[in-house]
Amino acid sequence: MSRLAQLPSQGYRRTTQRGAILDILEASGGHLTAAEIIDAIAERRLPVNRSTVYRTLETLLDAGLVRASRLGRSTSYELTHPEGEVEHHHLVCRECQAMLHVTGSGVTEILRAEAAQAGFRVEDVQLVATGLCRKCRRSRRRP
Amino acid sequence: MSRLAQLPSQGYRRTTQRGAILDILEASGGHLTAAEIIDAIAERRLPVNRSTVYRTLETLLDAGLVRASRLGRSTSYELTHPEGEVEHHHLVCRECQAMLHVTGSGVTEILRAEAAQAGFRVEDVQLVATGLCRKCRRSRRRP
DNA sequence: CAGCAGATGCGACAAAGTCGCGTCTATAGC
DNA sequence: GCTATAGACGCGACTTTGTCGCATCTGCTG
Repeated sequence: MSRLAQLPSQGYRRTTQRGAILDILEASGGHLTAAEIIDAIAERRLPVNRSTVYRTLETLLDAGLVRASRLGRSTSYELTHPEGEVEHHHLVCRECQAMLHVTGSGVTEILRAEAAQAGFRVEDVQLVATGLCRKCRRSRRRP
Repeated sequence: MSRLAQLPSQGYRRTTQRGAILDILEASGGHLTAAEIIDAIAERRLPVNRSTVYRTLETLLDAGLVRASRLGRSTSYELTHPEGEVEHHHLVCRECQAMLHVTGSGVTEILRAEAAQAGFRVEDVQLVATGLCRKCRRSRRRP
C-alpha cells in the first residue's frame, strides 16, 4: 500500500503534490531539509508551490507519515516507516557532524512497552545520540 | 562544577553571556526555543544581543552542554545532563502535541554499548517517540 | 456529475537566523 | 599585576525560512 493511499483513512485527501513530496523523500532515502525538497521539486520541474511544500510537510507530520528531526545543524524530514524497515538510530559527532547508524538495538520495543502503560501508542521512535566519533576522540588527545 | 566552568577545557572562554544563557536554561528546567531564550533575556534585562544568543547556542551545542531537538513544531534547546540527572525520554502526540515523559528505561546504556563497538563515545541520548496519546486514540474511534 | 470542503497557487509579509566589521574582554605569558 | 591578542560580543543590514489571506481549483461524497 503506497503511502499516499494511507491519507484518506486519516481524513486527508490524496493529491499529486503530496505524492510528489513523498516520492522525493522516498527517492532520497535519507534526511532532507525543506529547502532541499523545494530544490528537488524545481529540478524535476514539478508544479508544487513553496507554500504547499511547507503545508504538506505539516500535514504529513500530522498524518504520521513523516518525521522531523534536528540532526546536527538544521531540521530535516524523512519518512517514518521506510520499505523493509529495520530499526535504526543515529550517532552524530558533535565535532565533525559525522553520522553513524545503529541498527536493531531493540530500543523501539522497550519504549513501546513503557509507553503502553501510559496509554500511549507509539508509532515511531527516533533516537539521536551525540558524542565524539573515534576520529575526533583521537584528535582531542593530541591537539 | 558549574557548566560554565567546563568551557575552558573545551577550548572556549567563559563569558557572562554564556553564563546567562546557561542560567536561563537551568532555571527553565525544560525546553526553550531560541525565541524564548531571547525573551527571557529581555525580561531579566540582561545585556545579551540576539546574534550572540544564536552564536552561543551553537557553541554550547559544540561543547556538548546543550542539545537541540525538534519536539512537535519547533526547535528547542535544553541542557544535556541536568542536576541529579535521571534518564528521561519523550512521547509526543502527533494529534494534540501533548508531551509525556518516560524515565529510567535503560535505553541509554544499550546505546552506549552498541556505539562503543564503533568507537563512538556517547555523551548524550535523546529519544522522541511519536504516536497517539490515550485521549486522541479514543476520539479517533468515535469522531 | 454537481456541490463543496479541503487543497493549492500566488504574492506579500513576518519571523528566524546569518554575516561583516569594529570594539571589547578573557586568558596566557610574562 | 600588566599586556598582547585571539576569541567573543554588539550592532545593523541582510538572507533565509516559514506564514497568511484570499482567489481558484480539485478530490471526494452523495
